[in-house]
Amino acid sequence: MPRQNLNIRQLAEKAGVSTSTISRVLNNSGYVRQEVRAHVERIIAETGYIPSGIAKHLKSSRSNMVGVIIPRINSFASSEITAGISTELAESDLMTILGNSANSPDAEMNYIEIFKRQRVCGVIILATVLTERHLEAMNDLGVPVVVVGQDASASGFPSVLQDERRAARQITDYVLRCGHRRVGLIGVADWDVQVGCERKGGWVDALRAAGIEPRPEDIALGGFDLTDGAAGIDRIVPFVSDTTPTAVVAVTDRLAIGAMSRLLERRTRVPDEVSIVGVGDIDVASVYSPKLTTIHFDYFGTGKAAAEMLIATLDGETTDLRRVMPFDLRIRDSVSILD
Amino acid sequence: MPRQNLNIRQLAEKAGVSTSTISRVLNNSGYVRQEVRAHVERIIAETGYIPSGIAKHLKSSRSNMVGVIIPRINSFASSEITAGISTELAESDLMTILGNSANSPDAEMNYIEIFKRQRVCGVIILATVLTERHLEAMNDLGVPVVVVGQDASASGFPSVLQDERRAARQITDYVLRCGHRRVGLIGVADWDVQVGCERKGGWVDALRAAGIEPRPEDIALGGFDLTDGAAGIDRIVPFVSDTTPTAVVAVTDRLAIGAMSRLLERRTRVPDEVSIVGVGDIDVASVYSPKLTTIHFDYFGTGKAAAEMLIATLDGETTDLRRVMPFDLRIRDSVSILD
DNA sequence: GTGAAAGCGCTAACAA
DNA sequence: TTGTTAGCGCTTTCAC
Repeated sequence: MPRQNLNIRQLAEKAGVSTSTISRVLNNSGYVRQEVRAHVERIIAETGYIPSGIAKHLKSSRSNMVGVIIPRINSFASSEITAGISTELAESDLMTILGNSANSPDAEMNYIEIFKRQRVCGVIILATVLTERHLEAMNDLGVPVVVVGQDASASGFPSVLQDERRAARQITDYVLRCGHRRVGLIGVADWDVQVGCERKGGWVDALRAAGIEPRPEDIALGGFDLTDGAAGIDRIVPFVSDTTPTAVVAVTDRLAIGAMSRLLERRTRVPDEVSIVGVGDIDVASVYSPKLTTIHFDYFGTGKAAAEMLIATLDGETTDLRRVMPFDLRIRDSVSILD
Repeated sequence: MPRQNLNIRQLAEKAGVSTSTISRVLNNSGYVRQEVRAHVERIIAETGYIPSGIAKHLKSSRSNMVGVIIPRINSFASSEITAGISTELAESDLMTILGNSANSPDAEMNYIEIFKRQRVCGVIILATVLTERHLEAMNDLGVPVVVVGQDASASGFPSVLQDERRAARQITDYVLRCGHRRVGLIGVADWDVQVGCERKGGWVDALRAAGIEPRPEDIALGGFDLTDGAAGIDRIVPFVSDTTPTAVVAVTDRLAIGAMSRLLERRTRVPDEVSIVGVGDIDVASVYSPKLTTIHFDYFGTGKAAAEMLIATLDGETTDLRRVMPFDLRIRDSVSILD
C-alpha cells in the first residue's frame, strides 16, 4: 500500500514520544531506554517511515552527495571509472550524482555550479583539460575535489593518474625489443595533456633511448575515433615498403583497432607486414583478430582510488596529493618478431 | 577567492531588502520593481551567492533529483542508455543520481529505499528482472517510476522496450533468406525475460515460419561473457560437417564475438564455414573481422525516451505506458550466401 | 511591490 | 533518559 510518507512529528505522536527521541533512535545517538527504542523501531517498521535525508542534511549542512563530472560516460574507460567511483562511494553511503559534460568545458563549469547549489559534500572530476577557470571554480566550490586523469596536485587537488608516459615508453620499448627500428605513432592533439602529450612523450623517450631520432613523417595526429586510426595508418604507412615503418604505436586501443581494420581492408597483414600496438586494453582488444598487444590500465581501480581519496579527505584524514596507478604490458599477437 | 557561501538572509541584508524579495528575484516569481531586481541581481553577482537547492526542495517538497538504477554501468548498452537518460534529464534541470546495482536484486531494493530517503522526484530503473518485491517497492515509492528493458506496463509502470522478439526474428529471417536451413542459437538463461526468452522466441518464430522445427541440440544457453560465446559455439558446432548448423544466431554481439574469436582459434573460417550473427550492434561489431551482421538498437535514444516519459509524467502530462523502440538490421560480412 | 512571519522535516543544545 | 526549543536556508501566504 502506497502510504503517505509521514514526518518525524507525526511519527513521534504515533509512538507517544518526542521527535528528539525518534531522531536519537534513527541515528543511534544519545541515550534511549531499550524498551523505548524497541517500541519506536516497531512503529517505524509498521508505518514504513523513511526519514527525509534532505531535511537532515539541511540541518547538518553536510550532505552525502558526491558530484561526478564525466566527459563521456559512454566510453569504455569512463564507464569503468564511473563504476569504480560509485561502487566505492556506495560503501560509505555516499550518493553519486552524475554530470555528463560531453567534453564541453562550459558544461563542466555548469556542473560545478549545479553541484555547489546541491551542496554536494565533494566532487570528482574526470577532465581531459583543466583550465585556469576550472581550477578557480573548483577552489570556489568550498568542498574537496579529486581530479582523475590530469595532474592537478600542483594546484592542491588530489589527483589520480595513469602513468601515461612510462606506459607508452614501455610498449614502445617492447616493439623495439622485437626488432623494429622504424616505429610510427598515431596520436591525438596536444591539448590533451595525458593522451596527447604524455603518451607521445613516452614513444619519443623509447626511440631516443634506442638511439633513434623520431621522424615527423612517422607521426599522425587526430581525434579519438576508429576513423582517425584508419586515417592515421593511411598517412604513416600508405603502402608497405622499405621506407615505411614496420610497426606503429597507437596511443589508444580504439585508434589501434581503427588502424588494423583499415589495414585489413587494404589486405595488409597484421602483424606480418605491419605491427600495431595500442594503449588501454579495452575489452575487445583481447578478442580482436589479431589479438592486440597493449598496455592494461585498471580503470575500475582508478575510479575506486579517486573515491577513496575523496572519502579520506572528507573524513579529515590526509591523503597523497598524487596517486599514480600501475599498469602492465599485455603481450598478444599484433607484433611480429623481426630478429 | 573561496568566499564563505552566504545565505539568503545575509544577502537580503547586504541588498537592503527582505528575503522574500530575494526569493522572488531568484525564481522570477511575483512582482519586483525593475530597479530593485537589477540591484539584487548585482549584489548576487558580486557576492557569488548560490542558493541552496536542498533548502529550496525541503520547502517545496519536490526535488529535482532522479534516481537511476543500473545493473552494470560498465557495459556498452547500459552506459549508452545512462548517457541518454542523463542528457535528457539535464535539459530539464534534473539531476541524475546513479545507483549501481551490480545485478543484485537486493542492491536494487536498497537503492529504491535510498532514493526514497533522498526524496527524488522520480526513478528510472533498468532491470533484467522485476520481481513482485520490486514492483511493490516501486509502488511504495510514491513518485513516478519508468522501467527500461522490461515490460512493466501491466503493473502500471511506463516502460520503454526494445522489440526483442521481432528483432531476433528479423535477423534469423535474414539468415534463412541467405539459404541456411540449419541455424543454431547461442542464448542466455530464461530468467532474463528480454534477452533470454524474447530473443530466443524470435529465433524459434523465424524457424517455424520457414517450416523448420528448432532442435534442442542446436541450442546453447549460458551467461553473457565472451567465454560463454566460445563455449556455446564449441557445443553447437564442435566441428564443421553436414550434420552441424551452417549458421548460428547469438543473442548478443558479445556472445557472437566470443564465438567468432573461438572459431578463429579453431581455424574455422567465418562466414565461409560457419556464419554468425549477433544482436545489439555494440561499437566493435562494425570493426571486427569479419564485420558482424547484427541488429542495431538505439540505446542512447532508449535512455532519452525513458527520461522523456518520466519528465512528461512529472509535468502531469500523460504518456504511453509502453514505448517500443525501433531497430534495424545491419547487414555486414559474417553471413555467407548459400544459394 | 514589498516585508513579516510561519513553516518544510529534521538535529542538537539545553533543561528537566 | 527524555522533552522543549531554536534553528538549518528557503518559499509563500497574507498584510501593508
